[in-house]
Amino acid sequence: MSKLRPPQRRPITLTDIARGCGVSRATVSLVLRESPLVRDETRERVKAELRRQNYIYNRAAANLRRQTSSTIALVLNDLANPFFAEFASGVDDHLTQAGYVTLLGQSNESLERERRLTHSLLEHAPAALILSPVEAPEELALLEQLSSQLPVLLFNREPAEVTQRSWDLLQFDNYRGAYLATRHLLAQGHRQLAFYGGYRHQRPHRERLAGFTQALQEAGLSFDPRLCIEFQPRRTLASEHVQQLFAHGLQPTGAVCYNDIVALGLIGGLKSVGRQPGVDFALTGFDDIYEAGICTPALSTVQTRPRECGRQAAIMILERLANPGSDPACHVSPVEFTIRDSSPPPTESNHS
Amino acid sequence: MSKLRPPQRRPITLTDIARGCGVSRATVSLVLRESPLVRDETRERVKAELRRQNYIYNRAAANLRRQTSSTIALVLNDLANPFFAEFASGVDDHLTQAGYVTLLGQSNESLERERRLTHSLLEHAPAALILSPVEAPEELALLEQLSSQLPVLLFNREPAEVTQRSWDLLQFDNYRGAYLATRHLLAQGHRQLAFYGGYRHQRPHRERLAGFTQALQEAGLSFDPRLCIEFQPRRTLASEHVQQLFAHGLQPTGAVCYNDIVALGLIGGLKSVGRQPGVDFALTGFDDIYEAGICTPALSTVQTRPRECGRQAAIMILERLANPGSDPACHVSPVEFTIRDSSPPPTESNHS
DNA sequence: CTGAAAGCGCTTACAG
DNA sequence: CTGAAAGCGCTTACAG
Repeated sequence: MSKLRPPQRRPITLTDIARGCGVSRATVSLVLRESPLVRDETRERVKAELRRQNYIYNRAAANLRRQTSSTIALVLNDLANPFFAEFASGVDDHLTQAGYVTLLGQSNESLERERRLTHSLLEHAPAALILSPVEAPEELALLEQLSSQLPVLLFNREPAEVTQRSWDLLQFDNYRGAYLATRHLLAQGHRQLAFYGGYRHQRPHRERLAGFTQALQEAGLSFDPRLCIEFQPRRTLASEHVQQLFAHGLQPTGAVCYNDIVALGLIGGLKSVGRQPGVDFALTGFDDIYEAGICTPALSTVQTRPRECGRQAAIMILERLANPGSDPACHVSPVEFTIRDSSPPPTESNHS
Repeated sequence: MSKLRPPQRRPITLTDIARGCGVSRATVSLVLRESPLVRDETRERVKAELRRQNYIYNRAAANLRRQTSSTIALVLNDLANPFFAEFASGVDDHLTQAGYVTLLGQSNESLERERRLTHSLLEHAPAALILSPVEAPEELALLEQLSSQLPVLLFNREPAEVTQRSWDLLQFDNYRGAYLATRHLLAQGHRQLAFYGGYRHQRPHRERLAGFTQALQEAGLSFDPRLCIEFQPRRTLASEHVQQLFAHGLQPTGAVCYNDIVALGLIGGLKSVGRQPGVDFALTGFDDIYEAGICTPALSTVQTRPRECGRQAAIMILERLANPGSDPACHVSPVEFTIRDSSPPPTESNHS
């Protein structure tokens, strides 16, 4: 068999071009950077030689010399999740347009992977990091370390309690999302509602809970803390905590769930306690992941427009690079509520 | 307002570490690279200093000096498409594991964007390029140029006619996929089937068409070239070409579509000619994109497992880097056919 | 307007 | 076992 690939030839450098048209490397560099210092005739000769030799600029070398960077690192939980994929697509589109290249990484919800990954990405000297952090208590320490090394934009989640942020933050209008979801259920006539999933020490949880209680209050209802069921927002845990909804002799007829994953877990779990989701129990989600639209019953949920959010993230991080000294930014992305008719009115249950 | 961010301090370099513990830069470098040349006591002193100063290795500088690369470029049509997102996820997982970082880019089905993007990515000196090329005749020239600069792995599509490939190729078992789809429709009793969408000059099209005709032949049927309708595989075009199915007085009762997008377009278009997809017209897709499972009627289609495919792509490209001189590889990813009950038996139509 | 020289952060023969 | 020196491909004052 013949070897088709040409021997991996040494890449063409500035020196080759300079030699090729009898000028110095400095002059070629000036031509590349469109400097007005070079005479027209010389510029054309150099440009012709660049084309002739099929020159490729070595931006890594240039970045090293100039102490600049043309890459931005993007670390997400899981690219196969359409929510993050759309976000990544928006980020990358905008960064490309601005002349940056995206360094990609997936943490798969593992703090250890996130740690290794960010470390490995930092070795490539990105100008900044866009990170959707893992939910773990130790996350905070990692974040503080990272944000001391380069500008960091946090997307979607902020771990634990922070007083003095040193990173930018892009999150959804959690308050309004939960408020809208709660109003939806209240409009169906529900009087006894739970807030299901997540931990109160997380900022998004607190904000969603605030929207929930506000809607209750406006409806003349008071918030019963026993109906705020806290657990890590995972699908299996959401199934397993279903009994707590009906503990203390309480009979909620619906739940505002922390997010879609939790709602989907709850849909599964309700059956085990003899409830039929969408028939005698109403619930809402948050995120509008694909599954929310296609599960049975379909899930009414809060829509987050991840792609636009990605563009926004890119805009924010470029802003930060242009303006390194300014105060940490916190952008709240708007949300909408999508009704999918999975929220039945309350049934005077035969469970009581 | 106080400026919280500490002044963007100069990154720590080898020189700082060397100075910090009274050795030369060379020694620090040797420690970093786990060389056995360094005395244990010295190694520990250096390691402590590395930790103390929170040193971050500058891999770009090292790559420059060593003439190596630790990045691989990945260019896809659209990351928001779950098919590509899952593929990207598989690629990135495996590359990360192997110590590489993924440089990401989206061509959005535009040759011009693909050209600009690959050029910009090459400036970052990736070790190789994984590319899902745009469908355009001029693509071939770009590809030949790219593959003369670095190892290229083509995913999913190969443009036009090529005799001597200089890139690796990863594609699906197009022949078998189309064969299975056709057999499915034949088993329902269809005798007059069309092959719908794509261009015959594309390799995947030819292979799928071959699977189609093979299945027909095995069923004792002959292929009617008038029922091979060619057009660029886009949703709108698939809607618009629907009349051609019934031209020449032909009355096909089903169609094997080039891919899911085409099938979805056809589902839309059939209504305009008084046919009801899934009722009096049967069709199959190729790819198993999300929409195929949730559209109405649900689409029976060929499943491609994009995530596993992504891992395979990463494996192939690392193989290529380890073995630059070997002949171009061509890997065919297996497929399965997913029946979703959208393929009615033929109705003796009242159209004839 | 052009060239010689120094330097970005690293690595790697080569002396000692 | 450790250090001085050269060099990866680029940029940028500084002379001329």
